[in-house]
Amino acid sequence: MRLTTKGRFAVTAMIDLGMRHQHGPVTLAGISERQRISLSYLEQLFGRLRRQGIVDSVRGPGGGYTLARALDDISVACIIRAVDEPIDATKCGGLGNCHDDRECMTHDLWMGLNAHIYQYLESVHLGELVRKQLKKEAEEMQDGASATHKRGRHIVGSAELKAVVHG
Amino acid sequence: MRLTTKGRFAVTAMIDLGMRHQHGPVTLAGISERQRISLSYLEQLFGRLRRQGIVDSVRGPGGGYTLARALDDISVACIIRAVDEPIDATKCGGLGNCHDDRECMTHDLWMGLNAHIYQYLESVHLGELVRKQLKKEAEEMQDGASATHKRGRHIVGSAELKAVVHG
DNA sequence: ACTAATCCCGATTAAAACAGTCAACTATTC
DNA sequence: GAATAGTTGACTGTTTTAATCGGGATTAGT
Repeated sequence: MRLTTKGRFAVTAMIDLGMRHQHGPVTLAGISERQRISLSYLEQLFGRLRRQGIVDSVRGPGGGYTLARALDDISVACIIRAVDEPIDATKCGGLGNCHDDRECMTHDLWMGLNAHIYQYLESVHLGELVRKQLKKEAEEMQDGASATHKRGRHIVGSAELKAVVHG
Repeated sequence: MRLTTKGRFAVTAMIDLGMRHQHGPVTLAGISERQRISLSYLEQLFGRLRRQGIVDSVRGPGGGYTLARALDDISVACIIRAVDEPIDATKCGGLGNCHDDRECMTHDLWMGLNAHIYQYLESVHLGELVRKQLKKEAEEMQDGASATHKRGRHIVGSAELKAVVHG
């Protein structure tokens, strides 16, 4: 298992998709704009997601991507697994280029650790993430007046943070 | 949080160190040979580990590295954190280059996930790994005759596995 | 039939990270 | 003072990331 920003992009994009898939296919162009991820990069990622049977595609105008399975049937682990290379994880790929017992010993340990992380990510499903996010957005709606107002507040907040960090 | 082979190397090396630190300083040359990790790469990794206060160094003949803290006071997370770059994790580094609320939303989610993984790695301590490994080695000692014998068996096992995988 | 929207695919690239190397240096022990 | 071992910084080759480009193929709407 490997955890990089690549996987994060994929999960982010999938959350975006999960949040609107009920209104029909979601275009990569839309995700790209909302999440600020390069369209072509998304194409690469979704190519893999599609081949792994996580999303379905609809071509032509009005097309886009839809979820191939239920929201709660898609784990974070399977998203990451789909976009990251064939999880080699060990140096010798289980084939035993290990020079002797020593090496095998240590990566056994490591793989145990890996399995645990993996298991956790397997237990987190897209549905939870999407629901959490929708709830959060709803709260923000009630909370502070118009969208313009919210954005204004947000920028001020960032500026303050910057000031603190940079001295 | 990022999980790569770099972190694995560091954890592996630390287990090796943990297994022999009671007999005095352990040299990188020794770790390098036993774990088949390039000496110079280890130098880089241990430079960081030392600066993070995870290991201490002893110079001169008979020198090497020792643990700066107790075995059970060193978590896997802190090892990985030490060798991996300043865990930026988010695109905007918390400083809010985020273009608007949307982006911040998604990486909040991701960071929650991250925190969880992190928390798990924080809960696994070097002590457990070292003890587990020592126990395993002891079992192997009893189990199968001489070291040469064991090595022989291991190689045969690898050959069989290869045969299965390749055809 | 035409056009525009959309997915699909491969080649290419720039920059970063990974993994390793090298050389010169300092501190310590014998 | 010679040998051992850590310390440091610069450097290199490869892989991965992230993005770009240029073209397809498919389909809805007109």
